[in-house]
Amino acid sequence: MNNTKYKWYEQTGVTVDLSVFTVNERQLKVLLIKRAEAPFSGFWSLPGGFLKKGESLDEAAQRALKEKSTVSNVYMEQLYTFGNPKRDPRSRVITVAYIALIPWQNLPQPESQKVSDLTWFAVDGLPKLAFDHTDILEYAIKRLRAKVSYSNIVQGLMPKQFRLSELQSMYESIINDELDKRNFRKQMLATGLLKETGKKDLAGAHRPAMLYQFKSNEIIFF
Amino acid sequence: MNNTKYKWYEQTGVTVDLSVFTVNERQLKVLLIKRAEAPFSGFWSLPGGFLKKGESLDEAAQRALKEKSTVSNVYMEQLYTFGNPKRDPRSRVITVAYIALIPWQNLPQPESQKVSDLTWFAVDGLPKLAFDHTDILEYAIKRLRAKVSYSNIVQGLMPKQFRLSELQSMYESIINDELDKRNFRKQMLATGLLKETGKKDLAGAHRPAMLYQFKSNEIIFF
DNA sequence: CCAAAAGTGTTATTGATACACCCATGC
DNA sequence: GCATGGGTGTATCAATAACACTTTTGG
Repeated sequence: MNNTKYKWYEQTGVTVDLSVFTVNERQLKVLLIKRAEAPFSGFWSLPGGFLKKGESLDEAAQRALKEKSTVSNVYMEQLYTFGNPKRDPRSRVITVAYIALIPWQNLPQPESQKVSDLTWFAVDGLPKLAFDHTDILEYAIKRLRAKVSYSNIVQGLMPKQFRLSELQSMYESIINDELDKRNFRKQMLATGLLKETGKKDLAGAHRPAMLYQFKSNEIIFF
Repeated sequence: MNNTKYKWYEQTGVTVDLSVFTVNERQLKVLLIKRAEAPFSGFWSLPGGFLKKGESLDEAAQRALKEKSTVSNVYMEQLYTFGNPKRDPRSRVITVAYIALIPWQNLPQPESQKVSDLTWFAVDGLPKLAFDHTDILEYAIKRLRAKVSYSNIVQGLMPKQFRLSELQSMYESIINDELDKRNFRKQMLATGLLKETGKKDLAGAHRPAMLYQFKSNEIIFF
């Protein structure tokens, strides 16, 4: 018992926690998981898990996402490391927070309304979260919103091919503001990051739109 | 022995490592410490240390700096967390990297040329470093250089009062490029972050310059 | 032929850049 | 009186922001 206690104090647990974002119905949404066990049993929380031996932090983050959500190989970046000594009531655990982005179209349908222990929440209707996850998520949202304006990070949320109006809608959904259509198109095409696919989207009931795609997967800064 | 080995694998060590910057003689310099023990005995490394119980990451970083360098209460921000499983040959250790900024004037003089186990290196003349510290430092320099252009982070490197020409020199030393004097002054004064002290610097052999200071300690983004 | 989204240019404003001379002081 | 760094304004260029109508298709 003494020995256990000794190890308890000396040992620092390391987890990764993910703020997984998608956009659907013009709303920025985040994936939350309902905790079944104490502490914070019944609370919603960010998906995550402990770092395993031989695994890099990025690998741990990718694994944690795969375990929870059937999708993998998504855009991911490290956000910040949270290490308040009281953040986990059980023992000392620091967590390396990540942001992950998933195009809604890549998710297995139906991601329907049926309530389960794993759900997408719109970021402006969040419940109280377990641990310090509210702080982490708030920081993640802030970072995502900021980064949208000086990088092409939205790429992580778009399907392979898309209409320019869909791309604009993506920006608008994230920053929660409207953009001028003509200026938006001018600027986007001026970046040189997009290419026409030659195809047209015949799905709508009206004039078909040209479909575009990104020339490369790279996330770059303006 | 088995028990030790078991703990060895399960346990993840957590350290903080600091890229401590200052500017002197128009050169960006970083504080390095020569390792006395294996591994990497005799190699230069970033100052740092293990996270202690009850201590936040920020506190650990402040403490590590104070232990090594007589200065404390400096500007500091978390940079990134490095967790490659092979980065420490002894055991699993992840490190939370920080950037710290210290005005040269706040350092105990003489920080003279005498070689010791703790020295300031110009960032364009760095030796091979221990562990993955070369990667960490490279990333820190990149971040510092970028951040200079969209924030008032240089504040962390300036003395309380300074001439505008000294401030300009600070920018130039970090980004390694020259700036136009008139545009620089115009822009700096336009930020509204500076105030005249009313004093003049009579130290130089020539026309005395007005001394300025920052209105607040806040680091803000443009 | 009507509804709905696609597509397209110009002007005004703002911010960024380039550039050269006089001033105040110490020696 | 000269050497040294301090201090100042304008003109050009580039980027951003504001703004409305025509086109193409399905039904």
